[in-house]
Amino acid sequence: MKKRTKEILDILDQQFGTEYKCYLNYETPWQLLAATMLSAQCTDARVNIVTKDLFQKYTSPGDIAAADLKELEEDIRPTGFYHNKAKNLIACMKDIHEKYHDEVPSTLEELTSLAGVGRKTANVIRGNIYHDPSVVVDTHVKRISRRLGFTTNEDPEKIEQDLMKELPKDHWILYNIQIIQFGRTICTARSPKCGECSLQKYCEEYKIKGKV
DNA sequence: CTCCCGATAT
DNA sequence: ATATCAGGAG
Repeated sequence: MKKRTKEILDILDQQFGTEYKCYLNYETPWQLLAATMLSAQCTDARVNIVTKDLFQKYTSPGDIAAADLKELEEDIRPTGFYHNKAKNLIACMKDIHEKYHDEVPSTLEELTSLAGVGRKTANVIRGNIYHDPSVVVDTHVKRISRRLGFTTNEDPEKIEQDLMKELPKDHWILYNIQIIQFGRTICTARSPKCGECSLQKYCEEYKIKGKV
């Protein structure tokens, strides 16, 4: 690992801690899967509001699989993209229930074969549930990894590979968790708080623009 | 590349 | 008014 990279990771560890704390609320693996599916282009805070009621109403994958489409759409409407998300949730949970007997699969291939589950969601499950080292590239990781100069790519899969080369395996999951927190509070997309940023000297965008 | 889409911050 | 939010599929 480069010295510069270690310095950045040390600062992240110190500022955001080293606890594997997921910011989507869930009790069981299938609930994390559902919550992550709902989190596309939506704040995790809003997902948590929706899932609080959702997981009381539907208490198993089979419950979601058997749900009425229109009713489920209304249940998840505030998260946006609700037609697609409801349809995918039903199809996905039907597979979890019937094909996998209520167990969430653990391989990238099995996970991404589920409706509405792409690479990002699959890696969240692998990392948080099965503790398999995996790099999750979401909107925060993409933006901040580019600002930190860990990648110059736009494509999430290429960014994933760049990060796997850049970061030690035991920090892959932690990096994602820390960057989300960092991205929500300081290194935001629109008007980042560069004045309070502990990583300012490492920021490629700050170097160019003086302020992002 | 385009579409899906409500809620909030700027 | 518009950009953005733990993306994925056709």
